[in-house]
Amino acid sequence: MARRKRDHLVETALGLFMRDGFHATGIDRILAEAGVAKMTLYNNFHSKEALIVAALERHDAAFVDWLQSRVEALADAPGDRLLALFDALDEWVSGDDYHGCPFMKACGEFDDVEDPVHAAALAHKRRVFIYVRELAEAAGADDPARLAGELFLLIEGAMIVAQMTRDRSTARRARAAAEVLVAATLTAS
Amino acid sequence: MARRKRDHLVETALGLFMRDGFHATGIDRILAEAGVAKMTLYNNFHSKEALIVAALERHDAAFVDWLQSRVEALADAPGDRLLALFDALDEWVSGDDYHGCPFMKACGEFDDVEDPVHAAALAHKRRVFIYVRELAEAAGADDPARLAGELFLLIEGAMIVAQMTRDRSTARRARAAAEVLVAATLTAS
DNA sequence: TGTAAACTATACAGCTCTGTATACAGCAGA
DNA sequence: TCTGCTGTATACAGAGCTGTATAGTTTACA
Repeated sequence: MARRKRDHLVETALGLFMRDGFHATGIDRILAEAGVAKMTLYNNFHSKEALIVAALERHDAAFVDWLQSRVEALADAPGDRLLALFDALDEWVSGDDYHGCPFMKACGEFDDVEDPVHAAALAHKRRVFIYVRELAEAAGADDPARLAGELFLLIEGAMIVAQMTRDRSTARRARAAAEVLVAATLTAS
Repeated sequence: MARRKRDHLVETALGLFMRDGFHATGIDRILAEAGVAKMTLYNNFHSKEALIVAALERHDAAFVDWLQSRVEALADAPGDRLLALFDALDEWVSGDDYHGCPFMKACGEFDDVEDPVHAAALAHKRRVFIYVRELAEAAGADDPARLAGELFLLIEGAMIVAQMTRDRSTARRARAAAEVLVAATLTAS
């Protein structure tokens, strides 16, 4: 099957998109890096935009799986898992190869909410938010959606600040703030 | 003087960069929109990158001035001014013409921290952080840098989430979280 | 071993990009 | 009127871009 080639193409593309941006990365460079012919690309995707969407969708599934498995490995109690979100985040954004969140970058370069690329990225963010809300519900928060919304802002804030500053303490600072928010909600109930 | 033409060019460029992105916006479109000849651009800036940096530097000053004046108009007490930051933020990100924070977008498209564009954007973010820290100091926070760092994460998180989702309640949610963090710090001292 | 599908290589069409070159117009001041 | 400055208009060089066309090669599998 062509699964291998296709997957390799999508993975290579995402790596280059992250480092250099979507518009700044040309098809030819992706093909050269992946060692794939141009016609193979256009036999699998009908445009560069379709390749971008495929890359985002693939990374969506991989990232959510990774996040959930890390959180579950790092903590057992529901309340602790809300904070383990930030430990997992720290592992990611403090890495040497961190180039920011692909989905944020996609929304930045494709501003229109109706754009398929923006929509795919936004769908991913919604999935992450839902996971945070489920953790908040499990932790017995008074208003899980509200707590999740606030923690989500800290998560996204840490991602973008870590990308801009490359400061490795960013996620830990977000965790410290999250501790206050979680404690305030759980003791209030 | 040529000040007028130059300023108009920079303003037009920033507007287009925000809507369509830096790489996706060509010189020719900027010139057409601004009604300026190409040679006028290259007599004032030695490259497109220089124009981008100029646009960011100009917006840096304008934005910080606007933010400070809004915060001072919205609240008097130092503690209230920390929260007024989020009210001002709300005015901005809830507007119809909000297309995200220019400095975030710049860091997204110019990933390398050494890049002049990234550096200019980062310098702006540092200025905003310093202002937040000054407000935290004036409010008598125990650890002003820590509180400012946490509030800064909420501010940046609100900017990026509002851009991705176009949800107009984003900044208010950030404010609610900020209230908890501010209260926790001020009552602890 | 024969056949169909998938992949490669290469050339190219048509467009857009940044940046430069050149010729010209308007205008201020001596 | 001459000079110098600023801006305009236009053409163009050289590169890169997405996407297509065409012909040949490899691979999978019955």
